[in-house]
Amino acid sequence: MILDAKTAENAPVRRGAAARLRLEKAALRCFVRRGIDAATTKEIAKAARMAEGNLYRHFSSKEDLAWALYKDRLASFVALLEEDARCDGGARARLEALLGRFRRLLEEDPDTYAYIVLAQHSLLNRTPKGMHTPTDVVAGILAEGQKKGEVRAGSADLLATLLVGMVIRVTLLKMSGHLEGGAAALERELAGACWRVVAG
Amino acid sequence: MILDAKTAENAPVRRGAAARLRLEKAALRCFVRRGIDAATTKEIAKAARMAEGNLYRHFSSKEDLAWALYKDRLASFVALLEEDARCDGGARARLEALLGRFRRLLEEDPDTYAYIVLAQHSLLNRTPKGMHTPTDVVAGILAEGQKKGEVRAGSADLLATLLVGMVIRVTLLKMSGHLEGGAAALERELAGACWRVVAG
Amino acid sequence: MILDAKTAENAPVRRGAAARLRLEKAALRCFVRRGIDAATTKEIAKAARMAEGNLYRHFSSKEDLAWALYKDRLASFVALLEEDARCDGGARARLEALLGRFRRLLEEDPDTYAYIVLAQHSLLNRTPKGMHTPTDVVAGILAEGQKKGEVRAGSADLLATLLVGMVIRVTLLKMSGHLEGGAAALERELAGACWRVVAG
Amino acid sequence: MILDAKTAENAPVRRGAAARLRLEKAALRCFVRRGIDAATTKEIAKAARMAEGNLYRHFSSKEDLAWALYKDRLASFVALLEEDARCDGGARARLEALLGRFRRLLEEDPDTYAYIVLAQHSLLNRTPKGMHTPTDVVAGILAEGQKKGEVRAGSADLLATLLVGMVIRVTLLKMSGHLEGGAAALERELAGACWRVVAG
DNA sequence: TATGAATGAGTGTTCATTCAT
DNA sequence: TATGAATGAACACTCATTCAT
Repeated sequence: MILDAKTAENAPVRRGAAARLRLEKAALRCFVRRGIDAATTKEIAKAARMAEGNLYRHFSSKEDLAWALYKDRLASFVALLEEDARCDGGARARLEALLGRFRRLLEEDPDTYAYIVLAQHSLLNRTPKGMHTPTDVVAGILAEGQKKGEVRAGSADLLATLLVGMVIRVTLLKMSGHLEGGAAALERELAGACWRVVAG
Repeated sequence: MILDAKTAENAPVRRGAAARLRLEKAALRCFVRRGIDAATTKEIAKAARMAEGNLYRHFSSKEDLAWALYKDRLASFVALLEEDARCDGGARARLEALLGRFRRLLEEDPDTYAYIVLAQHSLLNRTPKGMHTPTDVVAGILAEGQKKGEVRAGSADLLATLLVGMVIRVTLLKMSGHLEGGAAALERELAGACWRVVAG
Repeated sequence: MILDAKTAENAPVRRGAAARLRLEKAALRCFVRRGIDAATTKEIAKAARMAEGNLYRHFSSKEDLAWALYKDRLASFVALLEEDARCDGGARARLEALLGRFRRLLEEDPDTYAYIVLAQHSLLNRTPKGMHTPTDVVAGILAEGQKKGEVRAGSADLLATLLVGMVIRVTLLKMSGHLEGGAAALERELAGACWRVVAG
Repeated sequence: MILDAKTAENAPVRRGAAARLRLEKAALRCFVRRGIDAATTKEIAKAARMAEGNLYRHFSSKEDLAWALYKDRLASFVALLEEDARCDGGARARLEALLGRFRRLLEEDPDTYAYIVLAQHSLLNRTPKGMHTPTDVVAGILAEGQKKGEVRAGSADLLATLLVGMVIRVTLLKMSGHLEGGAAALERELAGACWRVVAG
């Protein structure tokens, strides 16, 4: 599991930590499958094999749980993207590295992927400011590419938004079965399209 | 109001139709501002200046209301897009006509625009099949363009998805204030990017 | 029922008003018998023969219900006391009129009596300020009596507190069965004791 | 601390006894400040600097804790009152000694004072029988005074109730800040009023 | 002995829906 | 047709109590 940052640390915390991990995975799953509002604490607790009340030992409210899940997983993912963004090669290679990271998350932890993308509509709109997003990482790569003349001029933020829009839309439809084609083929197509949009 | 398809037809229905119109607008507004789940029938009825129970004379349930709103407005919008898609000129001109239509809806009826886009996450995933979507219209234009050699080869559905992804993402962030730039400038940028992605 | 001020006014309000009256009586009964905290909304609703949710059509919360009950009933009782306090005769006669009013409430509406007295410990301590209390009425009589030389000098508030303390304690123990003696005899003893405390 | 009767007796019990003492003081404080029902075992345990579960090594339930606190502290206080009641002098002197004891408890251990008085409404009504109360001590003094002709005839229980009613009411309002005047002045007034009520 | 994670019944409250008027 | 009082199942959350460590 890529984004389960908190590994067990020491014995006395162990029991609680394991329960928290179960809880986070169960909540993530419920939120993605039923929507944050529609998922009930009862369902989540049952899926995590714990009593309902115990949920509140780990998170102060359902909203807190939903937000913490979003914030932590997004931050972990963005951290990975930033690492990728520092790879050798030009802007094109870096963008492709990012795309690879998106695909890997989608394959290895689809719940986290879907949650990060979907939660934006109910959470991001109400609470962000100053949080690092995947779009920021893309924009950073593009801005650097513009200096070297690899990337066409224009607002790096807007270009990044265009790329992220394509990526999100394609992966979302892929997940819901509305789009045919293998993951590798889609990734190749996405890479090509992204470069067409931003090539200098 | 562009997408209020059902105008009053004859006298005896008139009053009920007016009430239904008020109800639809109020519900749309509430759903967009608060989310479908969070919006209550009480709020909606109050905004529509009618008693709560009266809502059920027009729709059999809140879910039915949400779905009918989505289906009708999406169908009306798609009908307009299809009209635009039959305009003279090549694929590029047609795509730009579609983009203009998107922008016009966004400006003239932002609630409807937002609802169509946002409702997908809670409604489309659970209920589509055989409905005509904006992506279908775009794909149609692209397929025809491919025949004429204006548009590059590849899955027209995938290409259309890429374009729609860019449009939705940009307009969504524009609506929530996360993206700077005037509407006209954004439309120009979008048009350029779209064409770069699909140009033959 | 002495303190049910709100009588039915007009037809359209009738149904709701009757339900509200049932609710108030049931809540009063539950609060007195079980204590405000221990009484559950479920119990109250059942005793009022209505669904639990309907309670919130009349009061915004259980706390609001408890407070409204206290405030309204206390105000109604104080209004009666103030009327009594304007009777002819000297301070002694007026104090005896008040005592009679206490006894009448205790006999005719013991729930209201007990609630007014008991709620002070959980409600009065947290919310009063500027509310008229029985003690104020007594103090008013004493202050006037002091001007005429019927009542001994000293803080009228303190003297009133002493009298009210005796009355409350005696009636409380009487209600719980810890004190023997008929109501009439107790009233006579109380009247005598009160006068001895304040006589000039 | 006047009423902490149980001092540590021997070494092996010592540590547990200290914890129990902390627990009792913390519980008393919480019960008085928040009310018995509203105070949570979590709060109490935290205030006593012990784990929540450990509370159950000392008391079998929260109710048991509340009751034990009431019973023990009341008994200790009554024992002191009985000692005072055996002092030399007539009924008046003895009553004044009792009043002094009330005042001393109020000043030196206001939590205990408030708890004894307040707990009656939630505990005494449900559980007394055969417990010695302050009223009993007062009644004893009055009965003896009646034999000597110092105290007027009548039910000693009723007279004692009247006195206790005055004392409780005055001190309660004093504690909640609803009554002005210094403690010494109030005690003098109380003493005067008590004697007026019972003087032969 | 002491801890605090875990439990689960129960709380006050909400809300989509029904129905008498 | 329209109203809004009434319903009751469900909800998020609390908390006294238990128990493995």
